[in-house]
Parts: sequence; structure tokens; C-alpha cells
Amino acid sequence: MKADTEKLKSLRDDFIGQWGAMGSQWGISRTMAQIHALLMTSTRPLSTDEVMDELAISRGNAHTNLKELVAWGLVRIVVRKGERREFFEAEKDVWQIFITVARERKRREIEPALSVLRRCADGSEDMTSEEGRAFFEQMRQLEEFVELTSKMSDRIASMKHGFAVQMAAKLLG
Amino acid sequence: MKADTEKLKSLRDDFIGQWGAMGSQWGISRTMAQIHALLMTSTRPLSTDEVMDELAISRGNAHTNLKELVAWGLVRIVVRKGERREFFEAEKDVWQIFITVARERKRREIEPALSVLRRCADGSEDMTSEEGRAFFEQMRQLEEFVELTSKMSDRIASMKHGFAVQMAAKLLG
DNA sequence: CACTGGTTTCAGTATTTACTGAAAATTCGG
DNA sequence: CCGAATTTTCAGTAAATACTGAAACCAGTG
Repeated sequence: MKADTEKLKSLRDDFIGQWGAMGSQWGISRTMAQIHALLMTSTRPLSTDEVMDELAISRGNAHTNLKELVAWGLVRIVVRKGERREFFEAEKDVWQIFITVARERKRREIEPALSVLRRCADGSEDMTSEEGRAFFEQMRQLEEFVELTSKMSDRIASMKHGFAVQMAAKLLG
Repeated sequence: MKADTEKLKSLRDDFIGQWGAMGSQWGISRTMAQIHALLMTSTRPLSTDEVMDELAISRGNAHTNLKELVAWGLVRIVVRKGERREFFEAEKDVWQIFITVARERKRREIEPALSVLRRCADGSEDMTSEEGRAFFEQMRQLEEFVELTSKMSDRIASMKHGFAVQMAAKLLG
């Protein structure tokens, strides 16, 4: 069916575009998110040149963002025997993607935040002025909360998909 | 103790700076995050001019970001009787902050994402090609997952702080 | 060991996003 | 209404970020 091929292409472009836009709201570069979307919806690994063509971007841009995705652990490099160039393939399992993103964001955002909060809490611990006490309390509460969040995220990430979903279902029931 | 006053100021500046940096990693403007940090660690509501001075920013910038914080629901406007100008005060309760941010991010990011995923899943539902099937499956899985996340976030946001913490503790235990 | 196909780097440029400062609008007491 | 105190808007500019394209690099091959 010819119509389907066309339609699929346009749906896919829609997805890629929107996923890219979403990415930039989160602190992720638009291109990186687009490449991710492209690879997630590809039935086979793609070469750098295919990515460049599909998204109409430069080689440098494609290269940098592909490598960044590999660094995040969202994309794998695939080598075909007899082929010299590299191909790229995205992780497609949603739970796995979630865990990967959670781990990476934790490392890049939560940990630094925690260290600031600890520093501020420790530094103000034995102040006696009203202002000092209030500051200490605020920092301590933030620290406690962020720490809890961080531990929860570890715990959830270590669950099997099925178990997590089951738990979620119970919670929602 | 004079030393404490100095130290507090520098700790606070540290916090404000780092919170601002964090903010820009998330898709929030640096200034907005800094103002939020400033107000969170203030023992009293501040005027626009105080915010401008403290952070060395322009009136326009201060104004825009204060209003944005109010729109998010993270900051309240306070009027003092006999005073014409407005003062601003941040929500300090960590759980409340969390809920507010979660709700807002859901509205701005999750909902739009869901609508794309639905559109893509619906549009490809009855395609028969291998590519079409794969695309549909991927969209459906993403949709399902995002939907679950969204419901969970609603559920958690509707809990009392104490209850949520208790549940977290059990989960971590 | 030079050639080919491919990857990596990066200076320069374009795009996006955030900020300034001053003018315009609004509010309110007199 | 008038004018002083404030808030709001926004055109212009600055800063941050992302992208290009070409050159340098690297790894197999004949």
C-alpha cells in the first residue's frame, strides 16, 4: 500500500519534530533528541550519513550528537562485518530508556545539587541568629528531600519492569 | 557575631548561584531560579528593587521573572497595608514546592508529549507493513508508559507529605 | 607507504534565548 | 483630574548555545 508508506513517513517526521522540541525544553539539544527519535523508530541501525540526510544536518552535528547519545547509553554502535563504517541503533525498551535517563540525570543534576545543599547546611549548622537558623533549616529540608528522591530513584531503577508496573498499578488502584 | 553575618551572606550567594546554574540545566531561566533561591532563603518578603539590587539585574528582568514565578505558583505577592508597592514571598515547604513543580512540568511537558504519541499511535494503528507495525508498537509503548507516569505523578501529588514519606520509607526499607 | 573511506575536531557563524533600559501604562492619594 | 509612585511592556542588544563545513586525523588495503 503506497499511501501507508507516505503516511508513515509523515507521522514519523511529526514524532521526530515534536520529540526534538520536547528535548530542548528539558536541557537536551534539539538535534540529539531528534536523532534519538529517528533511531527509536528505525527498524535497522543507521549510518552517520543516513542520519545526516534524514534530518538535513551537517556531519559534525550528526557525529557529535550520536556520540553524546552513546555516552548517555541510549544508543549503541553496531559494526557489520565487511563494513568499515559504524552504524547506530537505539535502545527501544521503554523501561530501559527510562532507567538510563534517570541514572544520567541523577548523576548530572541531583548529585551536584546535593553537594551544594550539604555544603550550605553544614556551613550554617551552628549559627545562632534568626536568619542563620532559618537558612540552615531550609537547606536541611531541601537536602533531606533531594536525598530521599535520589534513593527512591535508585530503588525504582533497580526493579524489574514488571515489578515496577505492578507496584504502580497497586498504587493507582 | 559579625563573622556569621558575613559567612551567611556568602553561603547564601553560593546557594543562589548554584541553584541558578541548576535551573538552566532544567529548562528554567537562570534568573528565575536565582530569584527563587533568593526568596526561599529570605526571612521576609522582598520588593522588586531589593531583588534587583541583590542579584544585580535590571528592573525588566526582575519583573518578568517574578511574575513567571507567581504564574508557576512558587511565589506569592504580598501587599503591606499603607505600602503601595508589591512584595514577593516564596513558598518554603519542600513538599509543596515539589508538588507545584511536578504539576507545572506535567502540564507543560507531559501533556503535549502524550498528545503527539497518541496522534502517532492512532495514525499508524492499522498499518500492515513491518515498518508500520514496528512504529505503532513503539508509539503505543511510549504512550502507555508516559500515561502511567502521569497518573503516578497525580497520585503522589495528592498525598499528604507525611504519607508520601512513610510510603517512601517502606519502599526503601 | 600512499590511497580510500571513514571519523573526529574545531574555528567561525548562525540561531536562540535572555537581559537591559527607557518609555508607556496604570494606580492611587490629594 | 493632576502628578507621583509603581508596574508593565518591548525594541534593541548581549550572551549563550548549537551547527556548519572543511581540514586533520586514523585505520585498513592494495
